[in-house]
Amino acid sequence: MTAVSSQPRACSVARTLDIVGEKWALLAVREVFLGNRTFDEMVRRTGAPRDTLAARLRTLTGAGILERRQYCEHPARFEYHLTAAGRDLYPVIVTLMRWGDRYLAGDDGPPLVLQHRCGHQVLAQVVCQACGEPLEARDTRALIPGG
Amino acid sequence: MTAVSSQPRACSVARTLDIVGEKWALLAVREVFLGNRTFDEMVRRTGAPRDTLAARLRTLTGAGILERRQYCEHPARFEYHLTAAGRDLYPVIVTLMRWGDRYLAGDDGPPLVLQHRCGHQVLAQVVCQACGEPLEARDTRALIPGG
DNA sequence: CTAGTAAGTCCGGAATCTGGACTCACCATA
DNA sequence: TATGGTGAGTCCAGATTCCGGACTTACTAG
Repeated sequence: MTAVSSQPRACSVARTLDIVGEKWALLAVREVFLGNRTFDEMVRRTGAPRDTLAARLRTLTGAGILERRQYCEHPARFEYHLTAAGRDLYPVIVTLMRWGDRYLAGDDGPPLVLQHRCGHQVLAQVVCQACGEPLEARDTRALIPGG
Repeated sequence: MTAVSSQPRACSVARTLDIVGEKWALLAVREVFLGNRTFDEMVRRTGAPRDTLAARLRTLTGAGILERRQYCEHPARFEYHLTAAGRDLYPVIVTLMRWGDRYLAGDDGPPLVLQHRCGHQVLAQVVCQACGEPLEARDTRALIPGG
């Protein structure tokens, strides 16, 4: 069988977006990063329809990104916490944020600034872990393992 | 006026996702990064419905992320190219890819590997541009400018 | 003359998203 | 004791999007 080559590409970007690319999903995760862990708080901060947010939180907990913890029995109250996998989404969120800061911020500048413990404003930079150089598309080449 | 605080958060992540967070948008951008610039090629590689892809390409060119260039007059043929803003989405794509490689790759490992010109496999790492330390959520603090 | 490619558009049905109302359980306050 | 508020959802009907597939137009290759 010669390769069909017309199959959609198997790709980690696509797989990741299947989980995290639905509307409101990453904004829910953003809120948890910012410390807003309860359902109602997330509704307020994101503006997502309650229905949709509930569905996203189910997907995200199902995918092992968030964990739903009960912190009060009567009445039942829950908090969402990041798992290790969820914390590893931080790079995705800060790179999205940086792009928006650069290309979509108005005259007022970015609406939210992160401060690093080093004292400076966080400017997320993506580097090659091996050599430490900033990553740019033109410096990379795609290989298909076993292809 | 005491803050209403119930407005959805003004946020660069949200703004960016408004453009780039629709289904198939980032996969179209991924294909352009991989050198597949024509409409039909993108349809084949992403698996997106032609209709939807056409809409996304309009959004992306409208947002200044892609540029539509005619490379043949008769018959009319077009290629999509990244603008500077589009190239700056590379960090978003490689961080998504890295997350997927880590959490969603099967036994076969990642379906696509990027090689850096330094010779190593690209492992995207996000660092604080100021101090060079790898970025983690717990090392950062959110501030609302003028808030 | 038939096939194939490129770049879409058009269509009707399916799936999702949306805002708003509603529920249930509890607490506070007057 | 009635009123209102919070938290965590669910339910619904209507609007919007998404989907696959067929179709179009303009050309080239055999």
